[in-house]
Amino acid sequence: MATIYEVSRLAGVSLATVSRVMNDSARVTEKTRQKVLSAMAELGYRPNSIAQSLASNRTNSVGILVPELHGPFFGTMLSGIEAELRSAKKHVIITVGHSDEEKEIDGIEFLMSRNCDALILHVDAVSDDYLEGLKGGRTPFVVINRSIPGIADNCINLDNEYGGYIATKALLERGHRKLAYISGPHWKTDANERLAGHKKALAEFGVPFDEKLKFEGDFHESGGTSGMEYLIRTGVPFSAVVCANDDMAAGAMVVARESGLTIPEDVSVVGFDNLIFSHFTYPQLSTIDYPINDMGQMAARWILQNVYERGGHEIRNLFKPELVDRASIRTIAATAPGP
Amino acid sequence: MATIYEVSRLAGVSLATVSRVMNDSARVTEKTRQKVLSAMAELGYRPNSIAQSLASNRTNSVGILVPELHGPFFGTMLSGIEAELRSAKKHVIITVGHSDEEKEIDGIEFLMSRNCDALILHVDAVSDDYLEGLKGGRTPFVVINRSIPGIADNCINLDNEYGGYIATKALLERGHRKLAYISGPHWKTDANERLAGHKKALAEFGVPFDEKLKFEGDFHESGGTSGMEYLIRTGVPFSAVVCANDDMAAGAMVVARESGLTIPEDVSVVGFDNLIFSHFTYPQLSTIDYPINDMGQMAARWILQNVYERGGHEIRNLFKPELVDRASIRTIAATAPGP
DNA sequence: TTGTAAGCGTTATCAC
DNA sequence: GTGATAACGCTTACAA
Repeated sequence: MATIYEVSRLAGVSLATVSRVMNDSARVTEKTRQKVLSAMAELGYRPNSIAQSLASNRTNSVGILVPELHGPFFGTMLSGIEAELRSAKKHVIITVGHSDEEKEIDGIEFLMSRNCDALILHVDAVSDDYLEGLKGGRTPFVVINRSIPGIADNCINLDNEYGGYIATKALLERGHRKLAYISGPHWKTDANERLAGHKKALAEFGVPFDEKLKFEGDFHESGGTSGMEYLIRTGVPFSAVVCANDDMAAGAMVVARESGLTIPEDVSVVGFDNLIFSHFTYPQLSTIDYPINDMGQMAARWILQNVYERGGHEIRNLFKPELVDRASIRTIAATAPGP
Repeated sequence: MATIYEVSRLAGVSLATVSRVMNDSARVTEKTRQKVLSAMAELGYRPNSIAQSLASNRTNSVGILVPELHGPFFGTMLSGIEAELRSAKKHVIITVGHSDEEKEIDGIEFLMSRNCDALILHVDAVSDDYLEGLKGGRTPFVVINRSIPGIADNCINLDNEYGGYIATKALLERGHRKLAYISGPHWKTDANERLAGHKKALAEFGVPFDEKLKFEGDFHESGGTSGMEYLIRTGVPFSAVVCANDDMAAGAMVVARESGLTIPEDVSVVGFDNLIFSHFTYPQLSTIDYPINDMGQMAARWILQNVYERGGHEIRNLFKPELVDRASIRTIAATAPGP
């Protein structure tokens, strides 16, 4: 590999000048500029990014921490991030935290030890305090999917409560009055926010919240299957179930069907996330769209702006989800509410 | 940040000795070793990985190129890779190629300009020749999902033909004789291999291949919907359709149902990939399992072994897929073959 | 076993 | 505008 030194010799200029034309960091005569450029071309010169990093204290890399990689959700998020960053010649380093506090911290430290210029964190186990403390460090970061009071500017979040609210409201407006709820784990903020939205909609329609119709799932398919089994076994009647995410909705649908219930005639279902597969279910799932690609893109823009000084974009910290109404909600005649 | 120099001063030893205890690169007295260690601890010393890279000519990073990020398939692959590499303290840089030759090459060059120690490539647009040429370069790499004669050792592949074969055979053995086939794009090797397997099974059962019952899809949902629409419109009778991947199978199922066909009574369906959502369809999709997580892991091991000299694992270049039989295949009584 | 010193390939601060 | 030259923080012969 040719080095900057060889280029400078061939072009008959100094190292400094070569560096200048590479980085447009100072004025250079068009003539010497051309000399340098053609010397580079002749040698097939490629700057060594490691040496650049060492000298400039910039790695042009941003570290990403996600809970997992195998579902469609985080892939979509990464997609939004990568596209935005790549076009700015930055690259993306990926690590997974498995929703485990120790692993998340380990991942963050790993990324920092790699000298990432910035971090994008989708963490759920680590505490707000830890994250607020991180802000004091030398590595800038943005948190996706959480709103932390002390560092609100660093957070890109979805209005989960609103999502839970419109999911439930969609059912209420179609005449449902006996609503079950399969929640995410209560130690996760977003799970609680969605549940809060559910309760809010219920209250607005004067429908009491029945603790017996609530099941705490795990945000995975298994949470949905367990949840539906629980609801059926319990015997408290319900005409609809809102699931705190699509994975659980899918699991719940399978169990409902196996139990002889047809959807949406016997039980309506609404999910949350609008995962790529949610229109492959039968019936196609009505759900809340989570614009995770856009949010990933926004996180990337935050970094481009705040870390690499590439401005021009407006940063939005809170995204509003929307109802995607497909075929899993039945309308109950207003005159005959609930089964 | 403390540097190695400060550590050496505090410990009262030379730079070289500090470096030695960091890397276990040579014998050091237990006593001086402890001095160094406690000096490190006292200063909260963290080695600068960039400086290490520059000096050692190793970045401890491996570049990954995938066609896309938003589905579940590549996420699962990344999951296998990341887990394996991370435990060896290597990190993963991700880029996407969009199945476009120019973008794929651009991605590869981008990763190489980042001085990755090795590459894992899931490319479909780039030619075999290009890849064979790459082998001459200074960056080792492994190709997933292709078997290239000149560089067979660098390839981790699935036996696609066998997969196509067992998919079709499963139908044949259950009495189906009129089989439709929704293929992947013919410019993709794996698509053709799967189709070849299909034809092989057909031949084995003495069933002629009917070109009119074949549709060339795009490996996406839309390919499945177009394919099923085509098959229905054409009017050539068929009792089953094998789809070259699950996305298309899902699309085909939706269209079939909308057209009043029930699955598997009117038409049996088999997919390929065993994506995470394939048991969320209704009926649950029978499909061919693609062990992409394992293959990703194997690619990572290849690199650990061939690039980082961390041996111990046996490298397998060819994986055999298996049938996952769920509920989308109907058995036709032997005495009354085909509708 | 430990130390010395020469790189690694850039960027950046000065002078000129 | 251009050129010396000192960092950047580490690894690694080679000596001792």
